[in-house]
Amino acid sequence: MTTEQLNYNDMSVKPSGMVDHLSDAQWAKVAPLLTQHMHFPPSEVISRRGDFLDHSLLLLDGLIARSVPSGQRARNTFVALQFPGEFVDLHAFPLKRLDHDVVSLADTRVAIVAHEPLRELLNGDVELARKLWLMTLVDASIHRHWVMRNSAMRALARVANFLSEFDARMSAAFGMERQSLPFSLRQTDIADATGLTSVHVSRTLRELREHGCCTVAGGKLLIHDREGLHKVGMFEAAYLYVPQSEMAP
Amino acid sequence: MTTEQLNYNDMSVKPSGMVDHLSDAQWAKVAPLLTQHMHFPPSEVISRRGDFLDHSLLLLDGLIARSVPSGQRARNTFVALQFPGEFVDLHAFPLKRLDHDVVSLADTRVAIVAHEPLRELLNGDVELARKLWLMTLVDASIHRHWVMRNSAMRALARVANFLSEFDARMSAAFGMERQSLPFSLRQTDIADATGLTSVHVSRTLRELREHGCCTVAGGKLLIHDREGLHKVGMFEAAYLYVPQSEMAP
DNA sequence: CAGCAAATCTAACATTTATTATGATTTCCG
DNA sequence: CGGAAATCATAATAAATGTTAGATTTGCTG
Repeated sequence: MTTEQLNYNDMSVKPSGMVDHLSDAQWAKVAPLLTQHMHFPPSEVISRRGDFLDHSLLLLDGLIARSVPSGQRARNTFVALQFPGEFVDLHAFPLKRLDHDVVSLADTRVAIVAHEPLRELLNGDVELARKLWLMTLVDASIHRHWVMRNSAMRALARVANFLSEFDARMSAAFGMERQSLPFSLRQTDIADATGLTSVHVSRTLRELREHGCCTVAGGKLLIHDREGLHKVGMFEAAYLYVPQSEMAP
Repeated sequence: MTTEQLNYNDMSVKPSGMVDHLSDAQWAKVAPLLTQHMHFPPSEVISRRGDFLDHSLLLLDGLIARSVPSGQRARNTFVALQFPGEFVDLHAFPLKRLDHDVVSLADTRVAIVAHEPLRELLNGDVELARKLWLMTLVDASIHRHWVMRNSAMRALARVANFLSEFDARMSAAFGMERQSLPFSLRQTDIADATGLTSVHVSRTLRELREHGCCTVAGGKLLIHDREGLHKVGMFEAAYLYVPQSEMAP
């Protein structure tokens, strides 16, 4: 873990991604709070379940999982993933106590937002407060989709849907769709996110490969047939509430 | 469905339950917005996925499910239940568009909160706004628990955990623990909430009965051994963020 | 109270997924 | 570059859960 007091690191440019729900003017108010950055290698526990937080994180780069101890299996369950341009644990601002671990799944950079100055800022800007509220509610919408996916979809559709979501959120973070995406998840991570075993994930990825949908290999996700992948995974992106500006030409 | 313009119906007494996160003074500000009530018989669709809402509901009595079309099976998946004293779809205030149906699962009474006056109220009361934000985040915490439960717990533990949650939230609504609870869910509803088939739910309930944990029958949930039920379901209530005042003597 | 519809229970069987084990690959690090 | 440790692939087997279908009970309505 590395900490930097970055004055030179310029946050004046709004990152792509979920944070794009904010207008430029709103971003200009938030950016000055983000002077301190941190860096984590993969598989580092950034915050722990039960912690009382006086700050939240904005993910700049990399990938983060929110993880809870699993019901019966030895491993963990991921209850959420966060992509660049998203707040990781903004819910800790009203809620204080964390109900899950926060874990890096790649080389990860975050900006820290202390709650105290954030409170001051939001006290004076009702609109901005409502936007941040909204952003935590998008997380909740995604939670609901995960409940449905892991409760009611079979392995093949489940993994296809998961990878479709990964693609869509990465696309939002990049500001464009890509045919090849950086993919730092191991098969055990996909297992933790989908509620399957890693053995079954392996089988399922092979199937998707053979269907000609996509290939996961060498730290990359290759999308061969996005439409086919969406079809197999019954994927519809509405629940992600991706901001408009994002996908504009 | 029945609508009532109730001036006489007195909302000055704060209901027990989640809404108890509000102080008495805060409740006194919210209550005047709740003049209109509605009543629904069981299995009525109150709001539809995709709807743009200009109001939210506070559940006064009964039980409500938030439901989405299921991945592959013919039936639906419940992504949340709401108990008396909880807001049903307060997230529609910032989010506007609904991503799930809202369905009654019992004889249900709700109070309507129009968004427009709510906005006015919250613009002038930052603390109250933050409390309502918090209440939507408790929902999100429960979503995360549902992801874990339906992804990583076996049927027996899953149903035990579900019933434990039902008991805990009903207790919050009543302001006390009970040995016998009104239980309007059918086995198919339990199936929709846990991601199992109703046949398997039937088997599982029998097991819980034989374990001496609890019995579901005749519209009642009988808790024979709460501690045992919690143990089988690995239930810990922290994720519910039940307000303190609730469980006081 | 009869009669109907819905809900529940049960059993036999099918399918999906988990478990265990082993070897092949890849990645990481000295 | 080489060796240890992850990671991934695959197969055989076991366990959990789904599916189908019919019998039974419950609850409601006339």
